[in-house]
Amino acid sequence: MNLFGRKSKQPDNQNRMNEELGKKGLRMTPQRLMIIAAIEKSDNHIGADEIYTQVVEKYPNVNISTVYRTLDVLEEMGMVTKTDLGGGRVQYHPAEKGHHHHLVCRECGKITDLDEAALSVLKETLLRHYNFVADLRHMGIWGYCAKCNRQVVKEA
Amino acid sequence: MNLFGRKSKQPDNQNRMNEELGKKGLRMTPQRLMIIAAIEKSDNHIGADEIYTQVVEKYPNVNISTVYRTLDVLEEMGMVTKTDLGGGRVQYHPAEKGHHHHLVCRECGKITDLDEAALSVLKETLLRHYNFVADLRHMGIWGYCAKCNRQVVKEA
DNA sequence: GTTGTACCTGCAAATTATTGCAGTAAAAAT
DNA sequence: ATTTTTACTGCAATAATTTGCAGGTACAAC
Repeated sequence: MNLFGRKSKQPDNQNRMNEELGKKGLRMTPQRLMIIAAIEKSDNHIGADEIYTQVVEKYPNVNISTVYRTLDVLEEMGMVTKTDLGGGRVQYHPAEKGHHHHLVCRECGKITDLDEAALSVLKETLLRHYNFVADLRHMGIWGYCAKCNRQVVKEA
Repeated sequence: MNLFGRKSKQPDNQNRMNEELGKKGLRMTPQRLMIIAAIEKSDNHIGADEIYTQVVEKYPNVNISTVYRTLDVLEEMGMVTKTDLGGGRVQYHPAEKGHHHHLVCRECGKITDLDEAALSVLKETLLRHYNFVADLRHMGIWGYCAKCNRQVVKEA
């Protein structure tokens, strides 16, 4: 199947994605294309279920397990990040749309956004001391916000 | 039901736990007692399933949902930490047995231990700049170990 | 173009974790 | 002691995610 029509019709993203996949012997498929599109379209975070819902609208045959499998592939490729922000569903985010983090309050669930820079020191340290390339592009850090702040974690 | 026999028979941990529970209007029950014991007994990490298996041996009536609910209570009280170290099951760890962290390699699954101090700077920063009390007692940080290090995360 | 290999997907089943509900029991109030 | 309130648990149902398998398809080698 020709996924892109004539040449030069595909956006840059798909081009790059296509190459990345090729490098690893993986293929671009209609399913993957549509799943990627759904993630890209969401400006912010999106859950597996929402992706599935969107894709199914146009291509009712796709299975939810394909969505999960694709998300795994994309995460392994570094194209999307996967973050637990509470609410029972893991959230996905396009990696090239900026790196940022979230402080999640265990008590009230409030989510505060955090700039990427906050974790760059840690990333540096881990790299220098442990030779470990930490994937700190999109973290959910749990704890207690100013309002709910309790003494539970005082000994940490 | 008398959970402890005569006075002064219970270990300090249970004593403290009992008080902590009381403070919040919660109760110490046989189920909770046994679940706590299972966690304490494990020197390292333990999963919900293992806890359940251990408890069921002596008290076949307990239900796995009670285990999960108890773990939630204990986590909220700050008595245990909950960490995803891969392998499909979340791991629990007694909080008072020392705080530490783990670098988890996405590629080979290798887990490198990390001292608590590595994250204390971050904790300080979050507290000072955001008034957020981050629970950084037992983190699983994902990425690539020296051996598997790839270029995927280079732009992070 | 046939063959071989590796990948991809839908389906169903299995795993892990959570939630609603109803019955029971403990603690507090009367 | 009785009533009232609140908490706890087992059970069953649900939700989120993963895995095994079998059929299908792309791609390279011959």
